[in-house]
Amino acid sequence: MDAIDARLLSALQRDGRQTVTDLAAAVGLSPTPCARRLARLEAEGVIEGYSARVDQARIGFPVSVFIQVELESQSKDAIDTFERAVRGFDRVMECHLMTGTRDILMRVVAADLTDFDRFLEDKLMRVPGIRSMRSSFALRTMVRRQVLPVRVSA
Amino acid sequence: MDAIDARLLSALQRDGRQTVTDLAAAVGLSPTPCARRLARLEAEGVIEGYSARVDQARIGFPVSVFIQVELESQSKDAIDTFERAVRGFDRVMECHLMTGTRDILMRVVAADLTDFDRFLEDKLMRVPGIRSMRSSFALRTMVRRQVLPVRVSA
DNA sequence: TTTCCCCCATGGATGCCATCGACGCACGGC
DNA sequence: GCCGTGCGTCGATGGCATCCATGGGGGAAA
Repeated sequence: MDAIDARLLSALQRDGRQTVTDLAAAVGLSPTPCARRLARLEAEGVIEGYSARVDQARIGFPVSVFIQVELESQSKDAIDTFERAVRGFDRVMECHLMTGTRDILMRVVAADLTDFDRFLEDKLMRVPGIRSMRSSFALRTMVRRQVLPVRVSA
Repeated sequence: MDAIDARLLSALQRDGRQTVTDLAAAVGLSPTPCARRLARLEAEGVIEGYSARVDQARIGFPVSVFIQVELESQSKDAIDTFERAVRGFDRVMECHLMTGTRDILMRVVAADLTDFDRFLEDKLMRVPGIRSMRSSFALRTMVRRQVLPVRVSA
């Protein structure tokens, strides 16, 4: 993981469909060693994959809601049960186990308030072991960054 | 935006580097109309771009922190000032203006607690207009979904 | 029902590009 | 001074995107 790898990863986060030829020019290598590095980063799992970025609002989900969930118990069982349930909800885009008393933070997408309410009542509130919940709506997204800063560790 | 577009978007969110040939097979079209649809979705902005997914931990940022920030004023000026500052911080991966009294929620990445503390002291706490802040650490990410559910609107 | 239009499938030509193998070279460690 | 590592270059090959043209089918409107 050197400076060239860092440039490679930055370039690929900005545009994941660049050809090896273009990438090579962007990072200052010739195509062959650039392809070698790329293959290595993929094989090592540093690059997990490639995705299209889709405009959430344009496909019917203009609303992002953050939900803080407190479980009745912090036991492994309780957390596992919750985790399994949440994996089955395709609107849950991310879900984190957090420090502090409010144990869980997740982001779900919704079409509108009614749609979100339906999700809450039909899905989330039926998961056992929830002590309390609190929802906040994202009115506007100020920043959404695709490119992680890359630290050069070697 | 029909069922074929929906399948196309799902497939591309799972793997953004699929060839048009493979995509066509996946959605049940021949390559030519598949490429046409793809070009249309890109031109219309439904597809915003393509990214490599990089393992955050492997490039030196194993820690995600969610910070709730309350501003002293909710005026447009205050928010603009904050937004401009935050755009300049490359560790801020997302930042949302929220409903409720805690106005802002953001996710920042960090190498470790010391590194995060440095970010707080040197960067975030120097932004004017902040009334209060509260940080929570993500101990573990239970779910991170790449693929938005796609609603068929026509 | 008929007509029209939109969208599809097919096929061919072209040119770019990824991939692989091989070879030589420079740099740094031992 | 030797050796390993990583880069550059070259050439060959195959796959694929991209464009073109043509033909067919099904749904909507007249």
